[in-house]
Amino acid sequence: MTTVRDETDFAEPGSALWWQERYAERSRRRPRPGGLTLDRITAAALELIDRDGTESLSMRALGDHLEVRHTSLYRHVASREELLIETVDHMLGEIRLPTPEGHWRAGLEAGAREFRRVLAAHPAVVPLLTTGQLLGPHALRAREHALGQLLGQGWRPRTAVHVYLTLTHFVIGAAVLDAGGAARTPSQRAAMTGLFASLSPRTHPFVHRNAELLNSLDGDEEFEFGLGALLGGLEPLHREETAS
Amino acid sequence: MTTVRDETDFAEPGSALWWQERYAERSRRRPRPGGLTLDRITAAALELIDRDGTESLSMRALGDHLEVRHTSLYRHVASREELLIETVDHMLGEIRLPTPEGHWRAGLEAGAREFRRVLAAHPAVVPLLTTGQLLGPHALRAREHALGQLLGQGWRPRTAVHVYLTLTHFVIGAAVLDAGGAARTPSQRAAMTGLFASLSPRTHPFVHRNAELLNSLDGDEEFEFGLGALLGGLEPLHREETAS
DNA sequence: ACCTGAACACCGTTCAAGT
DNA sequence: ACCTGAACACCGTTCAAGT
Repeated sequence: MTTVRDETDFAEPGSALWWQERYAERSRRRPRPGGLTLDRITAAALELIDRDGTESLSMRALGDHLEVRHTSLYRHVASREELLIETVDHMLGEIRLPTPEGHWRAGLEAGAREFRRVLAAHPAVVPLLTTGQLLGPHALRAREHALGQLLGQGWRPRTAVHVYLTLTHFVIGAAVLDAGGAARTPSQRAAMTGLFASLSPRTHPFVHRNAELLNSLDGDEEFEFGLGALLGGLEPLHREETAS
Repeated sequence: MTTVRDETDFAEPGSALWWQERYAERSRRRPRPGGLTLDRITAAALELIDRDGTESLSMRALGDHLEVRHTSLYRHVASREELLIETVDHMLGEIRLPTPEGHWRAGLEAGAREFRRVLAAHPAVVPLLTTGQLLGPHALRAREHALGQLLGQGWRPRTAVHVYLTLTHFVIGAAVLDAGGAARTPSQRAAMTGLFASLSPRTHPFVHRNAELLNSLDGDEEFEFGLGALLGGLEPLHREETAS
């Protein structure tokens, strides 16, 4: 899986080379009516992951859900790992590309919030974002859209790529922490306050004293704070770029 | 695993309640000389995950590595899931807490870079950050440290928590994309440029035209760009807070 | 309290055989 | 080209038994 390769890494699943082969193969397929397709498979996988978690997604369970023998799936994906990579891209297909209008900040905010919305709808998929590079058809569609929007707003190409990646980093990071259980029920909040309060004020004075506060923050509020800071920091850069 | 619970979620692994129970149990243990300890177990798990990936970390392989029967591990962790959660916290123990000095920005930069350094040293662990909430002993130690530093710099408690979480989001998000394979060998870079260039200029004009550029960016450079933007956006906030 | 050995139910993947 | 059935090696977890 994550073994180190030198040069001859031949189409490691999730790599650029692998995706390119995949694009080629996609157009070669000739599905039978009523038969399996990659899209049907990844849609079902996403559904099962949402419901029962990634650990519970076995090839057998997925086969049952699709009413085929589990070995038939290997006609469409070479391994469970490939299945998960394709499922991530399937999820990215749910991103509704916002039409760019108004101030440049508004466009970026809309894009970031929309990406966040999709990730929040599939928290169990978030850890899988590391499984492969985001180079599937839906990922590239989003990248193309964002890049076009940024260039249209006057960013230089190099900075546009930076801005796109920085915002992506931030949204994904927020989703990782949220997926870890930050979306809390009242009883979970109480447990967390209890944990902080139970720490010794000698070893953990600040966490101990701010136990309530640390727990009162809402994930969306936190997200908006960070997004605001990030866009605020980009403002002078945008002025520079569009002035020249 | 990720099933929905209502209220009676009794110590779900990784939850605040679970961690609190774990803290209590930790002090109850009385290890035999030369016997297993949680720390020895998580150290070995981290080593194996670094080397072979998380998928390859089986309880049996870990047992072999520690020269015990794999069933002995269940005396210290109730499941593989708990093992992974504890291993994440073990990794966070590698964070060297920077001593705060100089400008407030310098302190935050040092903290973010140090966190990034540790995550980059263990890319295979990054996806596991979602497995539990970051409430283990080493996570809390880092949180305590950061909070103390921010409060000492004049941030109000509420904003301090926001700032801490925002920076954490950003570092983790960058690590997620890096772990996905952004750390590229020359041949992988070439493959990626090839993929972008192979896209139709009709459907993907911007990605197609900027194929070279999209690939020339270095992960560290990208990280510093985003970090700079973020801290730049915090600057006016810090002025406000310390002025009042 | 800690470690062992045997056992159970389950899983990813392969491959020869069918249409 | 696509799907099936049987098989292989492996895995997480439990539990009664030992020290």
